[in-house]
Amino acid sequence: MNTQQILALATQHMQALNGHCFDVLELAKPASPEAAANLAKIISKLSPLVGNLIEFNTCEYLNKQSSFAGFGKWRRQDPGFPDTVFDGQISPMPGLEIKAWFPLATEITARFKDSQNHFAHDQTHVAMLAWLPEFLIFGKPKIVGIAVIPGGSIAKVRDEHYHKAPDYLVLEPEDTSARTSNLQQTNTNGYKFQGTAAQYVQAQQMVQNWGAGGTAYLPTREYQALLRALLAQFPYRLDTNFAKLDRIAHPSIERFKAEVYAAEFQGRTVGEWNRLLAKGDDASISAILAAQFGIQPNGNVVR
DNA sequence: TCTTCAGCTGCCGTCGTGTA
DNA sequence: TACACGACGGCAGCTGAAGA
Repeated sequence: MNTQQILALATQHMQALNGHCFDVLELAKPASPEAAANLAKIISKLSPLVGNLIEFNTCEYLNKQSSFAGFGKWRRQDPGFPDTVFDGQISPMPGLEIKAWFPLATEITARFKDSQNHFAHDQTHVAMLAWLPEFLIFGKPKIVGIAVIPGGSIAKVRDEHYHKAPDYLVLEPEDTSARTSNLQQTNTNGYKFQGTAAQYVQAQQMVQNWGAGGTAYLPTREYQALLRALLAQFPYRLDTNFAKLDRIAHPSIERFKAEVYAAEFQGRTVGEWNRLLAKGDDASISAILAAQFGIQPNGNVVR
């Protein structure tokens, strides 16, 4: 098997996880409608924890698949990129970057900031796993949607979406190979122009001097040097929302979002639950949750 | 030698505001 | 009213320097 075949096989196994409950933790059923409304407001705080648990369990799940036997093993690396790599004789080493998405949160908050330069051999794919508690606000984490997308494609779309010199610059990590591992940079960053109108005109002139096609993003050393000259000469601010998967307008991610929001879950679509929990008042949220899940007032829980 | 702390990088989340 | 964007907060992991 080669890298692409391993990734194709992993993608196939990952798709089979749809509807699967991970037996990693279980949220207790709230004891009252009020508690249910309160829980609904803070349940997204669990997302980072569950996301990590899902990452561990996905690695275990893949290693249980006999089709990989004899070729290597999936290994989790945290910290490190990607989250999960296929350790064996296959070169380049296949990898999966796993991004958990809790679709009741305000947006897909996972970022994807890795440089296009990391995907020269198309050896790393991004696996997005949407999860919800099996009874919306309690129960075990349940996978409600999966998308596996080549990482290089996401990085390219991201850079083309954001990079609009001189207004917005995407910068590759600097050469930090001489530093210790904790101080090495691997991520791209986005910078937004903060200068005056007159400075903007000057910056535009600089970009025009780069010649035809000078605004098209390139991760090369030469082009990055031009961008750093702009950054040194004019005021820019670091964009801390850069590369949020929700915002990069990748067609496959947008399709995945639409599918998850349209999916039926506990009597409504996921999108309807999202809107209800985000916009509804406490009284209506608690009443709806109580009716849907048989939660009685005064702590009397119907089981 | 061990412990503590600062510095840096990376990750994930909500909320407020402006706009179509 | 929905959506996009910007601002901001919190936390973890790692390394190296400084001090006990």
